[in-house]
Amino acid sequence: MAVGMKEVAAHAGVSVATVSNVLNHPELVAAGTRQRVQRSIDALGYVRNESARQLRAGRSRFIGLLMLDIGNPFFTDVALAAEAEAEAAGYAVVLCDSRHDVRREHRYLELLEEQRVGGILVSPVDGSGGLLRKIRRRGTPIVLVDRVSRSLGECCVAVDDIMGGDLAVSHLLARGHRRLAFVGGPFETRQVQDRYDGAVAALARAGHSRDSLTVIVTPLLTLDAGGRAGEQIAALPRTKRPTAVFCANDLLALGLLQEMTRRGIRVPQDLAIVGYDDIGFAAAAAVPLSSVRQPRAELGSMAARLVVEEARSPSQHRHRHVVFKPELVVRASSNSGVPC
Amino acid sequence: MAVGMKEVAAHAGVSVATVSNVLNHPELVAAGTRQRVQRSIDALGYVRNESARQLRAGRSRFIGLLMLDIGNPFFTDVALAAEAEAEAAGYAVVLCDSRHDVRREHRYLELLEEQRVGGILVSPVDGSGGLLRKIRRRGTPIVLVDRVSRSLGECCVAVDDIMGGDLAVSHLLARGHRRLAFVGGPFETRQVQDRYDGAVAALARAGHSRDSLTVIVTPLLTLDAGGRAGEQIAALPRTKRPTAVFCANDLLALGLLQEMTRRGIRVPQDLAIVGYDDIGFAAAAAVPLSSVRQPRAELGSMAARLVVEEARSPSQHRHRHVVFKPELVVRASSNSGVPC
DNA sequence: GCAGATGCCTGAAACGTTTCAATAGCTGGT
DNA sequence: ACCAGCTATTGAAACGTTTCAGGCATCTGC
Repeated sequence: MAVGMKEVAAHAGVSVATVSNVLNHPELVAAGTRQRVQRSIDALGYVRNESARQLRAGRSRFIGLLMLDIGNPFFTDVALAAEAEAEAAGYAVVLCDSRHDVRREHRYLELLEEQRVGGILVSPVDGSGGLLRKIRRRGTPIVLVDRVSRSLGECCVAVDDIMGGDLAVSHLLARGHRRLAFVGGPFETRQVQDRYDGAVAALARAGHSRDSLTVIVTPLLTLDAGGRAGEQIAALPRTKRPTAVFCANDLLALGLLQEMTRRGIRVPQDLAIVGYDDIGFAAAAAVPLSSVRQPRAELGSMAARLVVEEARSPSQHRHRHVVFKPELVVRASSNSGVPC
Repeated sequence: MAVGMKEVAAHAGVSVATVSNVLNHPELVAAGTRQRVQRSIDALGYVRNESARQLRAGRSRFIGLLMLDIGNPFFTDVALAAEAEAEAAGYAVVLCDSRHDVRREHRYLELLEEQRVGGILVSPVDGSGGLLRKIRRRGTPIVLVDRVSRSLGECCVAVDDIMGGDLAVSHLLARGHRRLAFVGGPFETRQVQDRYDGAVAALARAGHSRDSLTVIVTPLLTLDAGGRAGEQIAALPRTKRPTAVFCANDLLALGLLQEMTRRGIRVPQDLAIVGYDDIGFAAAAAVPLSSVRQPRAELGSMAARLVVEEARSPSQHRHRHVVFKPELVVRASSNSGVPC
């Protein structure tokens, strides 16, 4: 049933070494022999056994890509860009979804290490440093995605989320808003905390007290959670209600936007909204959503480039910390002044 | 550097066979020995080499999942459900994106076969039957996703898209609409063609001529393409303009919805819209989108279940064709009668 | 005291490659 | 004749597991 090089070699009347050479170093084989072997390969339907190659080589031609939530278009886009970059370098990508769960993350990390992948790109769940360090030390290159590492023990690729939060809130303040809200959570997630910190920094710099920022904590960064946050905001008495909301990501913002529309609260006239990530759906919303754009594609491809570089020449590789700057994209959802 | 079983065995003073048994059949090893070996494993930081295991076993513990477009939430959801199901069966998933490109699809199929994956779940690009059949015959189980196979040579899991198209248009007709449009493309994509056929069938059954359906062909099934289709519709003279549109998927519908909103054409009063897939963003749109729901999660998990079943016992496996029924979800975007 | 059973452990083969040193057959220069 | 330097090919070892047929003690029942 299973045809291996042995069968091909017998069929073509050569040794297995020659078959191997035809596949990997054709220039070493005489043209006639090469053709004969090739014909045997086709005739028998021979397919390489990559497990055996990997065993010999010591490493697989896979890159592990372990993301927090592939359902979120932000991560999907990062993954697609990383995949394109890795493919160009001859690597395939194993895509894993930790779903913000440390246990799932650990299982996948073990799986990837056992597979002897060439490297791992990971947007880590908080507090999973230990295992990552171990894997690193045992020789598998690791690049942190969307998270800066304290030490210089590994590469990381991230976006300055503090700056992003600052941009969003500065914009709202400039538009004259004084009663603001921050919607996001859980705060254990580093991205959420940073975006909040940036918001507070902007407030402080403009000389406003922290009281002017209502914080609405969500359990997740999803459409649903955004809708529920909307209910809370709508429930506030008119005079207490914020005139502008900064959401920790676009899913929240879109959920919030819908809830407001449903209740007849006009965006941006009654409530301005700024999201984060600038996913494709943000621009395509009925009221196009202002958002802090992260360079998703650059994030993914840079991460892949770094891990491939380290996988190829571990010795001469210097770790790098790449931090991209976010960029505010103003659209209709925040493009108005304060309601009278 | 690399610690294998040999090193562990030496360190613990046992044979490699015993180390292997500790890992795979601990009940065969005396408690004392077991602990000693375990300690050596921890001390040396031994990590299994899955390539070697696979070589021995002949198959990997991976399932290949090759989708048309992971950027589309429909496929993301299918993939996530498949992954959950596969994981429960002890398989990990390699996620690949063919991007509707036959060449990419072929490269990935070869890659997966060379890896000796346990099975492949594929939503095929049209006209790629040959390679799939070859792979099947060489012994890798294949399940077609979102596509029915003519023969009974393999399992497939799909949704009745003709019925889906029928549901959508019947609903619009029942609401009194007489000038309809179908937005979608390319028609080479089987899903698009089927949904269109369903639409036409509904029209015919209700005794309306095919002329009452304007067809707007899009190059892709994306948000952008939906927006451009919207421009075309808006450009039609009022008396020719359809009062209701059925889009071949939700991305088109959402793009269209935005373009209409931007132009002040009210949905559903001036134009009713029905999408297809019922992705999460459909319900969360500013005007919640009516849509034909496909059981995405069931699709994914059923596909995974079938492939795992065949991988586990190829001999006693009977191929199955599972076709789910779609379901119309009526929301605000089509919940009104004809404009006067 | 002995046959058989039981429990624990091991040596060696096998999985399908790649690679390296070795070989064999040339050509052409001396 | 012989050597040097090619080109084309090959045998065998190695990669790290799993598995299977024993082997050697120690026990059980007689």
